Amino acid sequence: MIELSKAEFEVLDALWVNYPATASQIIERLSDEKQWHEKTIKTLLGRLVKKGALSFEKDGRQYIYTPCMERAEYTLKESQNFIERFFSGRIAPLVSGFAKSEQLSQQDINELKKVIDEWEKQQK
Amino acid sequence: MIELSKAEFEVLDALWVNYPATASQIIERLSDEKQWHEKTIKTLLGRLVKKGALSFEKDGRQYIYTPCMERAEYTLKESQNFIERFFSGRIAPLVSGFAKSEQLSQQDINELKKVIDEWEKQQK
DNA sequence: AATAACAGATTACACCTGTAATCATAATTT
DNA sequence: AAATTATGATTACAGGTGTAATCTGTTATT
Repeated sequence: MIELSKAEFEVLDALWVNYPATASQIIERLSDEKQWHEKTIKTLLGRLVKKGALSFEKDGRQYIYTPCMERAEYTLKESQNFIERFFSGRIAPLVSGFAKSEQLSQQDINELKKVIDEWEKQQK
Repeated sequence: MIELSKAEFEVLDALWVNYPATASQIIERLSDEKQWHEKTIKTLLGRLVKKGALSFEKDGRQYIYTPCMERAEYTLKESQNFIERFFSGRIAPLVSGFAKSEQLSQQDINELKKVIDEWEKQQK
């Protein structure tokens, strides 16, 4: 699995919002949430390319970046990894921990039920 | 939140199995799963103390370590953090990602239903 | 044409991490 | 008593990370 740092992920996440995109577009998107210097973001873009998380095409002087994987694919792998490390690979204990500490809202519950329903339909 | 590295967490996890415990007990427990040198584990214990994740009492020449928090407490915080970073704080999308990629077993579903049931009882 | 502005590339640098080795000291063994 | 062993403390060292600054070359402006 490609290992991304927190900061790298946030840059990639800004690209997932809409791609392909240039560095300046990504910098623009991040300017609201982050106090990162433009140079910082460019460094991170370079590292993402080096790690194989992004590819780019040249357009004159600029690069136009595209993610090498989908967000859902990446977050799924991270989730599996996380759940493996902290909960021996089982998902219910994570949800249970949230429930016990009152972190679940009615909306969360409804959404979870829906996921379960769909899973069961899928199994016919 | 106290930030622990992967290796630090694994040492702490070995302590959570049963505590308080000495360094050599922890080393013993980890010897099955990990090929870590004794010195490595002691370094990690030192870092855990420095980060405030462990405390210790002296017993002659040895230290007897105790975690400063419970496992459930730590994993809950890590989970919240994780879900915030990757799923904007909502838990269902994580579970949904698992479902869509066929990562859920009937057992997982049963456990999840149970968690939901209990949550609903709790709300009366 | 000279200069300023902007692109990516390279370099910087302190702190974190993984993974120990060495040091100082006390206890145990010979 | 001397030597070995075991404990924690200190030091090591390369690679990753956050956070840029500087360099180099091109395009746009004056």
